[in-house]
Amino acid sequence: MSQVKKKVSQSDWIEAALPVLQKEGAESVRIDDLARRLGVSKSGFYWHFENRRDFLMHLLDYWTHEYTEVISGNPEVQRLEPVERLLRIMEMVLENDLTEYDLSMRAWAARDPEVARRVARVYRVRLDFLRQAFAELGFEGEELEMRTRTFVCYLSWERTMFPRDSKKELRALIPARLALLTRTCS
Amino acid sequence: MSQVKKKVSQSDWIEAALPVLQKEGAESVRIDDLARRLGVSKSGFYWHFENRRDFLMHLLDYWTHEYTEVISGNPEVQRLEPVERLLRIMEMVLENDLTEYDLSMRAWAARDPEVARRVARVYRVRLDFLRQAFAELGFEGEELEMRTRTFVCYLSWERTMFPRDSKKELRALIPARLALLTRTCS
DNA sequence: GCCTCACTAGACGGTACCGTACAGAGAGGT
DNA sequence: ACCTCTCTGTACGGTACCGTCTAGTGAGGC
Repeated sequence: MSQVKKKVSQSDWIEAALPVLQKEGAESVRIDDLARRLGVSKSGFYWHFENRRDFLMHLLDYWTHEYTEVISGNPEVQRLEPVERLLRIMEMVLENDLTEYDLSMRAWAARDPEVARRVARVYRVRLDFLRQAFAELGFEGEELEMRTRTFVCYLSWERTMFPRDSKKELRALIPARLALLTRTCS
Repeated sequence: MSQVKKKVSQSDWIEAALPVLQKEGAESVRIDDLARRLGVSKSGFYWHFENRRDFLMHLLDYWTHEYTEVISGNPEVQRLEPVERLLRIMEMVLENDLTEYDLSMRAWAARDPEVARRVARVYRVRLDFLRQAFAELGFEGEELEMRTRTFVCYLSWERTMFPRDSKKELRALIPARLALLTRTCS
């Protein structure tokens, strides 16, 4: 019996909620349920968090930080030449499952205005970061916008749309995709 | 006072639920709530439908039929040359908001295996239909797969990812996108 | 040994929602 | 006039959750 410790910290609650958030979305996160999993009563929850909404906002903060700034705030990535940078981004997103919460976040945003604002901010950062690379390649106007958006749609949703594919299969499509989206031949 | 009629049909319940399903997802569809909107009690609901789940499956059927077969089962579209066909599809999806339920459906599928199976079937039909067009253009192997997937990701998610853009703005990007995805220049 | 700090168990009230029971009511056929 | 078929309101039981309250308890500082 390892019931020596029974203290459950703030981050324990958050870690317990993450898989639920990812698989079933924010409104499936139940306090009683988390308490059951952690093997404690839920009274401690309200010591760490004001209420359920406050807790969910912590989860949103966690996602914002861990799943976007990893790329957009990464100086090593920023230093690369644009084509190399886009390649590196595709690889990082795939290898680190950087889109695994995107569906839940989008769906959550659709029914909560505050979440919508914050999620929109995250995507704006991502989009600006990608647009910058395409701009450096010399694209502008509608061509720039079209390429950036096509890229971000693929990047955000391919893994969600083809969940049965292995990473290996998805990785195989990267070179051709990079070539298609970055080349100019009018 | 237009309380002459008070009979509420099966399709009345479904129509009342559609906007909720679209904006807030399947689990936000509440029977009591629909009854309030329709101005009746919920007892009639259980005359038309076995239970809530049965009702939601009817909504799923409705979506499957109205939002996919419109294109994939349309002989007029099938008859077009591949490039024209892809153009027509992009226009139809945009003009008729054919992706407005996609986010809710995907999110719903993520927490319900039966829904997942049925949604996957829908997307397989869509994907096969699009792959056919790219195959007719002469693409094959990974190039074929990459182009088809890039196209379907854009087609399914651009409207969701850029909800503030007008249709006019989105329409402006279509020609360049078609050119990029269909042209061969190695 | 005592105190505080960081939690914990357990019980409870309130609400939202699902689903059922039952007694109709009104329209259309006969 | 009567019957059936289709739908109605009202009432109620059950469950899942949220959030609150109260009385602790164990670890570490002093």
